[in-house]
Formats: sequence, structure tokens, C-alpha cells
Amino acid sequence: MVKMKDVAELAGVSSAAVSRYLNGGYISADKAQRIKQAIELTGYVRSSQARALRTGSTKLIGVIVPKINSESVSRITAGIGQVLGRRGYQMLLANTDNAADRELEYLDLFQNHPVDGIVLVATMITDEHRRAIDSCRVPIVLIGQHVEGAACVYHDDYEAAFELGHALAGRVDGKIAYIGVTEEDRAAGYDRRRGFEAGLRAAGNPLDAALIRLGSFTLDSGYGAARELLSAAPDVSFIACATDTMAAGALRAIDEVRGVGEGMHRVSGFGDNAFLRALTGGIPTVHYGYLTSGVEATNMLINTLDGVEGESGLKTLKLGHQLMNV
Amino acid sequence: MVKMKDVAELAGVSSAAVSRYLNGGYISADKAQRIKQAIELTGYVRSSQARALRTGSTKLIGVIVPKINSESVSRITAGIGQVLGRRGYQMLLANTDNAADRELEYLDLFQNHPVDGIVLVATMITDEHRRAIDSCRVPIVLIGQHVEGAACVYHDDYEAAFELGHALAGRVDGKIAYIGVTEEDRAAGYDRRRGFEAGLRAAGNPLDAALIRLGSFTLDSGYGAARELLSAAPDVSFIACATDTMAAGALRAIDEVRGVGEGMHRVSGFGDNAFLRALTGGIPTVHYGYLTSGVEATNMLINTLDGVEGESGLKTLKLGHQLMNV
DNA sequence: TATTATGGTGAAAGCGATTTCAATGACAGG
DNA sequence: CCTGTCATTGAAATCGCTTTCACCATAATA
Repeated sequence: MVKMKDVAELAGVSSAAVSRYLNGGYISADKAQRIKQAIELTGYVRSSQARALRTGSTKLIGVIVPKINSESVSRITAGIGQVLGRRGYQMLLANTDNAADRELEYLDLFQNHPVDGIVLVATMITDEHRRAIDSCRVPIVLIGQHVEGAACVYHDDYEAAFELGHALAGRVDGKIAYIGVTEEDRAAGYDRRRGFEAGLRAAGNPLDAALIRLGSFTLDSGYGAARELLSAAPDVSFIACATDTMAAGALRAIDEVRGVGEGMHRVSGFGDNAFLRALTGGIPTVHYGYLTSGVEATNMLINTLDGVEGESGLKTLKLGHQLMNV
Repeated sequence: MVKMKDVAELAGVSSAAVSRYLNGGYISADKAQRIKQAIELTGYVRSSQARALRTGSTKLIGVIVPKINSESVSRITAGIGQVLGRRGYQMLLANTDNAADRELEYLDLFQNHPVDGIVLVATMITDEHRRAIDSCRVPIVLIGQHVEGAACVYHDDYEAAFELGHALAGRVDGKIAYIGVTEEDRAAGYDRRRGFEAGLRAAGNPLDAALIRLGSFTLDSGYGAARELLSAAPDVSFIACATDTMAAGALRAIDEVRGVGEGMHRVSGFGDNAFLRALTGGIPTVHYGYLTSGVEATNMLINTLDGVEGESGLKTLKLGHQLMNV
């Protein structure tokens, strides 16, 4: 492996000069030229490990996600990767598989192992999380949850759910049920349910607490909850779900119980999943710019790291949403 | 930041001893104990950057994927991540967004930037790819394509497609059409089409070359191709697709043209997408263990890196498949 | 002419680990 | 008592780069 010293010798300069050439310090045109040639000749590439040791920066961003194989998360990740690539950073990906404690673990690992910053696609925010975030040694941006005092990019789940509930209340006749997710997930659990309830209530069609079920983000859990609902309360005519994935499960359940195709206009979701849209023609749902949230969060983070001027760096950003098919 | 020297001083030993303690070299029980305490007391964690510089190993694995936001790829990635986490490595993720040249770029980047090995979720394998793979300075495993002389984990797309074609030939009456993908993707393009054709032919119901279209992996492209097919050849009664995603698009097209629900038994796919399964009750498709291929490939790679005994290290592994809903 | 900037430069000091090496002491065997 | 193992040990050399520092021209200013 050719190192800087070799290049320097070949070019007849000191390695300090080569380093300066590479990093844009004082260098005479003459030597710059010689160094350039020497580098090309030897095919030299600088060791990022030595550089990292010396500078303390690795150009690595840690990205922690709850589940990579989900449409929303993988879109966010795509957005993150896009910006990272463009701005000269690389992505260290950690998939926690929905285990909140592994989130903390990785938060820890990433601080000691070498990342310059962290993007956390958040679900549950416990006190421990808050503490870990506060005491994080590198800049960190959250996606998906609004946490006081932390930099975050999120959607207004309450407002979106409110609008959805309000809009649906008028269009649906009969009983509306709701399949939510754990309220520990503030955004997708608590906010969506509360917003939806408030929306229905505001439209004069309040949600019956007995018709609320809890899923776990998966298609199967949506299916199971819906089956249970349909047999426990056969007069339910519409099932609103906290995610499109669970809505797909509910759809399947309704189709099974009431006949194929029946489900299509009897569920709503969140997230505007492309498959669901194509296969059903579109159920009522909320469109979020997942990719955008990845992009925005990452830009925010890197602006801070690179000290981009005119940029205040980390902050809080609420992205918009769009009601679909209502 | 507390460094090894600090720990050493506190424990009254040399830093060499601490290093040995950490890496399992000769150390007396007495000193080991003192070092252990000193580490706990100081909260010392060793700098992976310094370690990387010295040892040349970063415990980082580069993972190159064509598109992270696709069900199959994100499942593979989940499998990779699982093994990586378990075996003490971290994942450097690069998303090429289906640009083959960016694959090469990252292959390059990863060799210079510091990874111990590479997992390439492959699509197109050009000569340039082959060269890049051959001359790769770190171990590399491919997923999804079979490349002579390279370590790879893949599925037998030809065989699977053959079986699917053969099985469908009997069940479908009327004309069968096919929406494929670029043949530069040997596995998903060439092998699947050829296998499918051969399967149909073997069953005495050969595919009409005029009924073949080309999509681009996306739902929309499947939709577009299907619309075009349906108007160009209204007597087509079944559309086989090279991916479930395109099948979803085709389904939508059929529903639009022929009425909702009609599509369900008129398309087939590849990949056994969970949404598709739930929403349609299951179209004929091929189930691949995507997560497994990620797991297997990664284990293969790390066995090589860690020199696991009894393991021959890198090799070629063909995984099985399963016909669904035929 | 004397000073002061100013662009350029290389030697050398780290960054924080791992690892070689020679040295040590203990202990068994002869 | 001498010699050979053998487990332990710390000093010191690296790993490959960045960056400080002192220094040198040369040009600009007083």
C-alpha cells in the first residue's frame, strides 16, 4: 500500500506538503503539479483510518432504524443515503428490529465507535432515551418523533389523524373501529389515536372506546385485530388503522369475513403505501414525505457538522402531510 | 477522553498490559483484576480508530444494494444486519439507486475506505463488474446473481421460473403474456424469462414472443406495460411478471380495464410480497428466503474474515425456492 | 535601509492503540 | 548449582496521517 511518504518522496517534497495539497493548504503551483502527478502515478489513496485517528472525524454517520424492511423506514433510509452520498459521508446502519433497548445500545456503540453524527429513526422515547440523547457526544437528529430540546424532523400525526377522522366521520355510516399501536410510540400510537378520536368527535361521531384494538405494526397483527373486531362487534362497518400495513391486514380480514372486495372502502391507514394504493385503488390514508424527512434530517445534521454558514444547524422541523382518497 | 495510558497508570501497569488484557494475551490474574477495575472506574472504551490504524481491520462490512426501499432488498439487508450485529461487525450501507456505475464507485470507495469485507446485492454484472470483483482487495460475497469464480448466494431463478411456467401452463386457458426486466440482470431478467418460457413450452403452451414486454422493477412500469399489453392484445388472459411489484401494477391495470377483482387470478409474480399476498389472497409467485440469503452470505463472509475453523470460507451457495399459490 | 507581511516549506510531534522484543523471575529437571 | 522452559512484563516502534512551529524567501511598506 503506497503511503503519503512515498508520494512525497517521488514528488520531491515533504509529506506535510502532500497533506497540504490534499487538504487545500499553502502549496506552490509548481509543487502541487508534481504532487498531483506522483499521486496519479502511484495510485495513492489516503488512509481514512489514519486520517480519522488524527483528525477525530470519520465522515461516518450512524443511522438507527427500528426495522429496515418496512416501506416507510426504507424510504427514510433512502433519503438519508442520498444526502450522505452527496455530501461526502457514509452511512453506518443499525437495525434494532423494534427493540428499544437495542436503540440505546447502538446509541452507545456509535458514540464510542466512530461516527460524526447520528440519525435516529425513533419510535419509543423513554426517559432513558431522553437521557441518552441529551448526553450524546455527537450531534443527533431524530426522525418521526417530536422531542423537546432535541433536533427532530417529524410529521404532525395528531393534526393529520384529526383531519382524517373528521373527513371520515361524514363519509362512513355505521360504526367505526380503530386499530392502533402501542402508545409508547408517541407519534404513531398516542398522537394518531388521539387525533383520530378528536376528529371523529369534532364531526359528531365519536369513537366507541370498546372498538379500539392494539396491533404491532405488522400486517398479521392488523389481520388478527380485525378478525377479532369483526367477530366481537359484527356491526362495525369501518376500521381505521394506525398504519397502512395493518390496514392491509384488516382489509384481508374483512375480505375473508364479508367477501372479496368488500374491504376496500372499509379501512383507512397511515403512510400511503404504494402497494396498497395500487391494489385497492386507494384507501383513505395520510401521505407523508418519508424520503423528504430523511433528506431534511440529514441535511440538518451535516450542516451542523460542516458548519455551513447561514445555517443555524440543528433545529426542529415539522413536515406537512396530505390526506389521500377521502 | 480517557485513553489506554490513563487506565494503565491507574492500574499501575503498562499500556501493553492493558492491551493484552483487552485482547486476551498473557496477563496475571492479579493485574487483570486491577485493570478491570481501572477500566470500570474510568469508563474507558478503546478507540476503534486507533485500533483500526494499527491492526488494519475496522470491523466494518460494506453493503451495496441497488435500492433499499424495496421489500426484497430490505429483507436481505435485515438478514445481513442480523448476522453482522451478532458477530461484532457493523454495516456500512451504500444505496446505488439502480445505477450500476455507482456500484463500481462504491466498490472502489469501500476498498479504500475502510471495510473488512463487502456484500454486494447484485443486479447487473458487466465485465467491468467482474473485473472489479476479481481485483477486490477485501473478501466479497454476491447476493442474487451467480458469477463464476466469485463467492455468491443466489436462487435458481431459471428453475423456479420453469416450474412456475410449467404449473401455470395447465391452469390458464387463453393467452399468457410476460412482463420482464432488463436481461442485463441475469437472474431476474434473463433467467426468469427463459425459465418461464421453457416451462410453458415443456407444458405444450409456448409463450408468444409478441406478448413479452419490458418493465423496470417498479409498480408503475408493471402498470404501464400491462395497460399497453391489454390494449395491444385484448385477448391476453394472464400476465406473468418478473417481480411481484410489477405484478401489483399489472393487477391494477387489469382491474381498471376489466373491472375490480378481475386481476387477482390473472397475474403471477416473483418474490412473494407480503402486501400482495394479503391483499389478493395470493397470486402465483415464487417464494425466496430473502432474509436467509442475507444471513448466509454474511456468515460466509465473516467466516472467511474471522478464519472460522472447519469452514472453507467463501463459496457458492444456491438456496431453494417455493412455488406459491399454484 | 529597515521592517513587516505573506506565501511556502519541512521536521517533528502527536493521534491511541497493537505488537515485537528483550528481559525478568520462577520453577522443574539434571 | 546450573540450565532450560515458560509465563509475564514494559519500553519502544509502528500504523499513516495532520498540524504546529520555526524558518525562509520575497515583496511590500515605512
